[in-house]
Amino acid sequence: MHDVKTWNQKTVKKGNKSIVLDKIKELSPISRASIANKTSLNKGTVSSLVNELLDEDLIYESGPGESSGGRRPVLLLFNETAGYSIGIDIGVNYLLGILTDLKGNIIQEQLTKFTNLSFEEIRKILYRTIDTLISLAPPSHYGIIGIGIGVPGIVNNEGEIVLAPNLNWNNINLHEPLFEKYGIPIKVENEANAGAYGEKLFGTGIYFENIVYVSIGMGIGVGVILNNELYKGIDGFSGELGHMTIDIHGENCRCGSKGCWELYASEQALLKKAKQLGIESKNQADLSVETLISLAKNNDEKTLQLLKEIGQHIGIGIKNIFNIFNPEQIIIGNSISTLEQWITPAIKQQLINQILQPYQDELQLDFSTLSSHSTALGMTAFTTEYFLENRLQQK
Amino acid sequence: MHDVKTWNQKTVKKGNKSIVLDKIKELSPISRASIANKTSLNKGTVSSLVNELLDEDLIYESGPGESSGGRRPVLLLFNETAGYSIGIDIGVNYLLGILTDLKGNIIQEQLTKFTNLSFEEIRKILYRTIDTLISLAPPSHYGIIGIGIGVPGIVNNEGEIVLAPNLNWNNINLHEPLFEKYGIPIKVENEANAGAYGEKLFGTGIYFENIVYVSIGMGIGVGVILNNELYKGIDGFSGELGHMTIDIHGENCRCGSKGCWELYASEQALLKKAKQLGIESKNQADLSVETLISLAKNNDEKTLQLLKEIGQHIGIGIKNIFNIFNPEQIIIGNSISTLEQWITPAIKQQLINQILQPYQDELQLDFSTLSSHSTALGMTAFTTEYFLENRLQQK
DNA sequence: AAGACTTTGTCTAGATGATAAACTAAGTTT
DNA sequence: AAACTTAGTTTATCATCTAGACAAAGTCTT
Repeated sequence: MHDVKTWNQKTVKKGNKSIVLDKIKELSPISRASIANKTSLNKGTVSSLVNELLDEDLIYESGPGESSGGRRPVLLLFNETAGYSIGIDIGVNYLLGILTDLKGNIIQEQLTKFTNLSFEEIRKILYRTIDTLISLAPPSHYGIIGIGIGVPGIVNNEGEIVLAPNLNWNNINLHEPLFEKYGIPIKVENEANAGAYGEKLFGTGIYFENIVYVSIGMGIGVGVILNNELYKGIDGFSGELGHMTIDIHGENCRCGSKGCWELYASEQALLKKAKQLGIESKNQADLSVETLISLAKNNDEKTLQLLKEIGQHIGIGIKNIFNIFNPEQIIIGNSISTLEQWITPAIKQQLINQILQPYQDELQLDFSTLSSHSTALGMTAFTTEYFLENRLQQK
Repeated sequence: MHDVKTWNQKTVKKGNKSIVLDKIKELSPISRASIANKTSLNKGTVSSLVNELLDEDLIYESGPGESSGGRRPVLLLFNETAGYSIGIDIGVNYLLGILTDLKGNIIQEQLTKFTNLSFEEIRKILYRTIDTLISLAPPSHYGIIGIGIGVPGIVNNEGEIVLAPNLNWNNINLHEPLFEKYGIPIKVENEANAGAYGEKLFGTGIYFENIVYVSIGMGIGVGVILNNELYKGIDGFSGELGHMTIDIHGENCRCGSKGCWELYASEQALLKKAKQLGIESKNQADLSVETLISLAKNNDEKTLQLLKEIGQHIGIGIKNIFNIFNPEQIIIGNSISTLEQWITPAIKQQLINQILQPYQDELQLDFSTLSSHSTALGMTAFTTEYFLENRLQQK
């Protein structure tokens, strides 16, 4: 019988202030009068809220704009340099850290590649990356407003990493030590959830409200945005769509089930199958996605056939996702998206005639446009949003 | 660039009034003081809101309660007879209509069974049922406050039935003619969505906030409740989880795809397979679920084996749903639930060892407890909720 | 049985914040 | 230059919540 959130004047003010700030972010440069117009808030209300936002340094006034037959408007802009946010993307063989302003512009970037490191070693890289980014941040009113970390695994609602199989991590709490060390808000989230949010805010998902982001890397993770908000299951599940059965008579998966999607449509599946087919890299190096790209560019028959097959398997899962969530848009991201041009035809072929007629045209299928930054950008967005929400609440 | 909803005093009042009413519904009989306590609203605020609710006849005062060392409290109760709601469940071979009070108690019930009727004929039954229920409703302050209709098909957000394959309906608008005839709010919704809502409010889903309701009848439909709210895709999809591929090499489905879940785990699949196995009804009648039940009760080997197989196939889909939505609870409803005792072991067997270890214990799997009333009850709940929301908004 | 608590519910004054309308500022049009 | 327009501020009013006083109606202690 938890307490319900009641409503009072503070709620109202916070809500309206947030609306005003959002409009400035969305339509800047914009005048007070124009905000009042577009939000249906009273001119006086807008004026007083704007003045508070000015005091808090979250927005600033630029020179006067063009007159439209009367007094010239004072233009308002979002002060994206009032603070900076750090976003980290921990992958299986890399750690990417970025520093962004409040608008999500990337100011600094630190990429470390590695293979087969222990948690302790990755932790050191993480701390080093954060320290470097902090030292590189320009001076600002609010400083570093938070650190967000995306990981390929299951993160519960308390921010604990319950399970990250591809990293061999179990029950790891990054939140606590980081908060103790840096004393600013820390947010840990599943990589696909963050990627979905990144694409929604800064990438190809910008015009859609219901998006499923399919992160296909070593494994398959899925981030779901419903009504502009990230949906997380009761335990913060997300990732486990990779373990959807698509072949009841298929091979065994380490999850205990049979015929999981991940076994047919991930980077892991791609590389395994390539080896089986005898596709080899020219030099001695391990077979990699990059090798396959160069082979595909040379029209290597075996490779093209393999990519077509992988595309078909991806397509089956995409079709399932469409039938399950009926989203406006499905975005394919993570490492597989570099293969876009070779797998797209096969994916589309799977979708044609497999989706109920009335909806064939409505599905928007896109590939990530943020290249490898979706997750890190999503994480900075989480912390930035948290910061702004809390700022507005305070007096 | 649609207008954003702004906040003002009316929002606040409506929100708080709704909180007060909800608490009365939840904990009645309850005193004003106790509401103030449990909601953290001020005593005075509660008093004035309660007085408005009394004026509107939505609640009433009963005699004084027990003293706990001071003045005796005046107990408040929700006035469930202030109005009545009509809920209709249109199935492939039946039409069920119920009349409930505002609390969801069933007052009257009208069931019509049929086979193979045209839209026009079903429409007549629908109108007749509604007219009968209206005439049977007791006199009340607000009268009939709305009509809700659940159908096995895709309903878009405007309430149009885009496609109901098992009924052979296409682009049918029930909303308009009904609203013209009766002049009260009409709500048309997918059968599984309504069922999910019904179970959430009145059935086995009462203690959970994230529920997936799987309606297995002639086809398979799914209703999803996330954070206590019904989630509908952009087009109001819901139902189409039945067309999730679970066997990429499986048989063709009329949806154009292969190996759809529905082909392995629905009532249709059950009856088809039974015929193939030579299971026959004793008398001349068509083979039906009832026949299979009586055979199973007599421990007919073939039948038991068949039910086990169907259970396994249901289990696969359930596992997928768990991995996709990570709900607190999965409820199996509609006609298949009558087979509960024979299919449950096979379903559970599929789930064991197929769900990632940390979450095995957390899944709550239940069968519908409202028997065949989930959908109709969900529909009355939709209209009741709509009515109350609108009442509170008004002065 | 009387006086001292306790609990319920109402009432009043004060605070907050939205709105409408008046007002000031600073432009354009005729 | 006068009339009109648009932008932004100020003021009076209104709605609503809150704290706290107060009245009503009970119980508990001596």
